[in-house]
Amino acid sequence: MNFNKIDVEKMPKHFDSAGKEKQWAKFWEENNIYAYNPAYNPAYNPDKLHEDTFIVDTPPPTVSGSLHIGHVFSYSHTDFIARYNRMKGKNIYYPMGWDDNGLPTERRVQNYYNVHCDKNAHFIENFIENFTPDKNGNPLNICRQNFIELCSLLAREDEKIYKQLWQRLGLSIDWKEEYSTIDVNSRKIAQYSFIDLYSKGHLYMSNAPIMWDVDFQTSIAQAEIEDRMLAGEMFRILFFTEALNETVEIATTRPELIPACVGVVVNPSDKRYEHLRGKTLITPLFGVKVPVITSDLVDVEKGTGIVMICTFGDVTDVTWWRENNLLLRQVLGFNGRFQAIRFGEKGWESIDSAKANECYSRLQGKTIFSAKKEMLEMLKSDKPSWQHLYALQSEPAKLERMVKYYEKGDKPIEFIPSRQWFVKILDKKEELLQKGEQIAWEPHFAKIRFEEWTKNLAFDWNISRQRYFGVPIPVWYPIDDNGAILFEQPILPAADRLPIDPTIDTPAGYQASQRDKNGGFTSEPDVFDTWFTSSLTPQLNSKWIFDENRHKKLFPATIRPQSHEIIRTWAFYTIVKAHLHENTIPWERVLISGWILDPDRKKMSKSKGNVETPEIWMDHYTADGVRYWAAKAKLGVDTAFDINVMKNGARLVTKLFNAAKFVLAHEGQSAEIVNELDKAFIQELRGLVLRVSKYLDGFDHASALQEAETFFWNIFTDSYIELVKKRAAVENSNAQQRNSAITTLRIGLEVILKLFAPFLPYITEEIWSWSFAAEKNEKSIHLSSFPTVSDLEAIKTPDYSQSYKLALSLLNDIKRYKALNNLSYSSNIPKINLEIGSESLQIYQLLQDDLVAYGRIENVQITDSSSKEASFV
RNA sequence: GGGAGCUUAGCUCAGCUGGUUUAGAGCAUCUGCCUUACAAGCAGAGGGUCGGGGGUUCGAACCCCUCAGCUCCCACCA
Repeated sequence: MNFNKIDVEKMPKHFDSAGKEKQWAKFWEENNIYAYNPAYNPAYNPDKLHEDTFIVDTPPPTVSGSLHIGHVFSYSHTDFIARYNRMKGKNIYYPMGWDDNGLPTERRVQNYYNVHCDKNAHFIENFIENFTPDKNGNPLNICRQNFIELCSLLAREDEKIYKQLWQRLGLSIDWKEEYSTIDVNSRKIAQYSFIDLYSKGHLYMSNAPIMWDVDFQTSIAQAEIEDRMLAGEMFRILFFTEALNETVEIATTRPELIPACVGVVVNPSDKRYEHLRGKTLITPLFGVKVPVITSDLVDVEKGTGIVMICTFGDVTDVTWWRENNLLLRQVLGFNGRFQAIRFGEKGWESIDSAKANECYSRLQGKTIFSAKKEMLEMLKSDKPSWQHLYALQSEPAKLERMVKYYEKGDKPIEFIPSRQWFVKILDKKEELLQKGEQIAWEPHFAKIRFEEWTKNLAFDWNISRQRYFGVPIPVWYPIDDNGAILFEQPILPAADRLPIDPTIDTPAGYQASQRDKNGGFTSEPDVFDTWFTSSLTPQLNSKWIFDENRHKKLFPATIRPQSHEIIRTWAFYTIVKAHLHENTIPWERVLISGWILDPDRKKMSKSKGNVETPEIWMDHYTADGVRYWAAKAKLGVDTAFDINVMKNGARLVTKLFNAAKFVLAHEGQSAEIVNELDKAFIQELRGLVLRVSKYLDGFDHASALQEAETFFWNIFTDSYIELVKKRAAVENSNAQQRNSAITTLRIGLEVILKLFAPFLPYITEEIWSWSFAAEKNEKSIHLSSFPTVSDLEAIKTPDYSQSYKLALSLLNDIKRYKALNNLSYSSNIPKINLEIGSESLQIYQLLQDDLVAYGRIENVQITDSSSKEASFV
């Protein structure tokens, strides 16, 4: 066979990365290069899952503005794995989802369009069509439904931009398998998940103190909490004994909650307060009698060793309140302001109601911040007639303390009793840990994180959110004839009605007119926590009960790539769901990418303002160059952002471009490989293929790339090509030797291209198209098969490793000789001595022509050396 | 307080279950070479007592102990 020769004269001097990236991205999409084929395996056997299918549970990025270089980093890692397995002949299921429901989108919509969601606003028909945002005036009040329309609109726009970036980066996603976490299928599946969990007894509704964000006015799950260090003050407040003649000093950081005080607690071993146990104390200003209880949770060293229990100051308050059946005195409203209450009424008894109400009136309607100021003022300078001392007499002590925040919020979370749906998980720690055992975690420490989180779970999973842009909880409640809502008798829809919106749809057996009427029904107003939906991504892909055949093929998934900070959320909840629904694992393997750190070794994130825009780096260093940078980092390892690595990637792209031009410009014929050096090179190539495959099979893309790169640079371009240059030249009249070299060069290039293809999809596709595409009858390198050693089986024996070693060593001698003598490489060496043992001499003679031609050596003086090493001196 | 990861050349990192490493790569530095694939290149050179200190071993960057520093997760709100 004659090789197709490329015409170098007609080729551009440099690789036009920007133009070629566009061209090939379009080519891949138009030719369905990355499409999942559901009918791929005719002999499909559900009992032998994943024999030829490789299912990626792609992370759906939050659609709320822009992607940063950290996304590029981790999504590239997934793509290397997908591309490698595609070339290994696997049927790749590699979708892309968009996580568009939830708070980030809501907040962005509010700012972007200057609107505000108001439950009382009326619905506007054809709202979007006629809507022009007024960005300067007061926010426009719109109803939930119109608000959701805007959320979807903006999300779609953001998704387009994200998709462009992913395509430019060359992610081999099947864009026919695109979903969003708010689309019809996702709503169906999330709601079915609820129904299934309910029927299996894993759900309960509870009116209990939950973590609440007063700004967003929604409940928050444990996983969404983060701790922040806050400067605070510790006040010492006087409580009074029942006889009103003695005082007890109680330390608190939250004096504004004194009206919510329901008890006082001391450590049972604390001698100082022995006399108070079982007695009653009276709160300052409000004159409320509260019991003194004991608990081991009290630290005798902290504060005064005596703690006031409020409903609710913190999570231990909740514990004490629950364990001791204390009263509920809720002063804080859902909006974070002090709500209306009356002292003297049931549950609010006071020894001086009039004064208590006078004091409280100064707090009512205030936020926590201003109520605290007001309260301190009163404690210092006001006192009821029964108080013989002001309750606050000392200056506060400054302290730094950790306070719980909603991770997206600006004010500390509060504990407020509210009706919420929960998934029971606290009783399933053991089972969940066992599921963790069945999953392969890469790197291994990710599993330890999962286990630590699971062991330390403190709350069941609160899945209710009091928000708008989310999947509605598919529940109605009957209203009895007296107007009471029967929360304990929820009405759930049948699976075939899904998705529903209970605020619009009517439950079976009712008329729409019965909504919110006595004897009728009312709807659950809340939506799901976004994790409730995103914990179902494997099922969103497989369609679950809505397409059972597909579900059998696509569930569980093969890999779940993600980053480590969401092990406790996304990974954890996904494991919870698969366990509770089908008693299985959601995927075989979790792959964790590290973080990108800025040069100060802080995590790069938008809020810290140190994020680099990915497009800029692709403009500068090509998409392949950016991917190269990502590929240099092992899974799980945090990496500093370093443009020098991208620069190096771009350098590799250029080198490939030039080396390929050189190799493919040689005219010649496919021929038997007869030359010793060529055979030795092929054997080296075999070793390379083995090593790269081994690393990629073990999800170590960094080492795989390193191997390929070192080989390409050191063995291929700087050694083999240099040595055979003369022999492969058209001037060489020995056709057998020339064709042997040209054939070997082509094999080398083809194998190397394929090894690089998962990492550098653009440059490898470009080179592939020059002549291999036609020769091999495969239009895309990404559809070609990954090299195996058996492809190179012909050159297996005898062992040529000594030959290549000798060639390399002598080549380096020549280079060093010229470098040390400041000789130009085009200069001739009139005479050189070769010291060589008799064993090597035979091999040398087979290599001599190439070596002598490379070094332009006119005369070699051979000296017998007793040492085994051979060298030019 | 509990858990995890990290500390190797000026910088970014390899070195995985101790012995082809008298410690490697790329970048950066210095020196030489326009060699018709590539100066967006090639070659050569310098540079590290592997965070400190102990120990185990014939042998330790690697295993154990200890100290120090950095990062993250969880707990700690009186």
